[in-house]
Amino acid sequence: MPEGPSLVILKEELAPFKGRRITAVNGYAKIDLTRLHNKTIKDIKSWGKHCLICFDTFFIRIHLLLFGKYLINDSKSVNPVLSLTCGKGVVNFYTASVVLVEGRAEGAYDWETDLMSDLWNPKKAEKALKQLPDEKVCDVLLDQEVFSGSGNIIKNEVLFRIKVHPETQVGNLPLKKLRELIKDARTYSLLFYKWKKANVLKRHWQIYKRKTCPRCNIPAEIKYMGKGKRLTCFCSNCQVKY
DNA sequence: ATACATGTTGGAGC
DNA sequence: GGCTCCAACATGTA
Repeated sequence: MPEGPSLVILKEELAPFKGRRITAVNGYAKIDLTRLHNKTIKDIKSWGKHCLICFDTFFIRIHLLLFGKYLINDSKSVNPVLSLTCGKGVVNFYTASVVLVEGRAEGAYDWETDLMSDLWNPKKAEKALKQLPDEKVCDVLLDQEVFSGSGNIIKNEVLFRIKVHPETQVGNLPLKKLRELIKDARTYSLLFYKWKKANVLKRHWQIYKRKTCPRCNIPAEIKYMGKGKRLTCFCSNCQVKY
């Protein structure tokens, strides 16, 4: 569910709530729910993996974490962390992180680092990565300050697509390859969005959770790598360690 | 059916 | 202070 492209889809699905007044608020979120009552939703935004429900003087930041879910005009038996009703419409969030942030979302985020934003700035990513020569590529592809919205699927697929071993240090990548990494993080995020929307994302996974490398036909490697020891799927034959 | 998963945070311990 | 490790969050899936 929760990588950047999925958040853009969520934002689009919530667009009908823009301009509508909240008539009921529920949920176990540890925020002052009374702040939301009778307020008009001014905008729905996304940044990286954050969903932002914007009001005049504050916004609600929803992060779906590892297994967050949401239902629009539908519900299930477990308690929602946050439920917003606008007349006939309702959105229910389950097992998500919900934070109320004072101020406006525009000033709170840098959309140039958001892989899914029209403002995505690859030069900024290149500059940032040049400051991180000792980091592994499998870590920087999860760094939300560099590639906001990139997650474990995007990480694994991009490294496979550009044939780079996940434990390669950023500083060892030739400039051409570094730029290819940045370029493909964007390209694959847009493909992820398109495929997710068409419900065909999984069938396009080439290495993530695959048993064999589709290029070499040898068994794919599965290891827990990087700072967060996250699941890393790769081909030891065609992904080069620089 | 026990463990793991598209993720992040905060605290303990060193 | 900084780094690393770990638990917690709460649920669906294999």
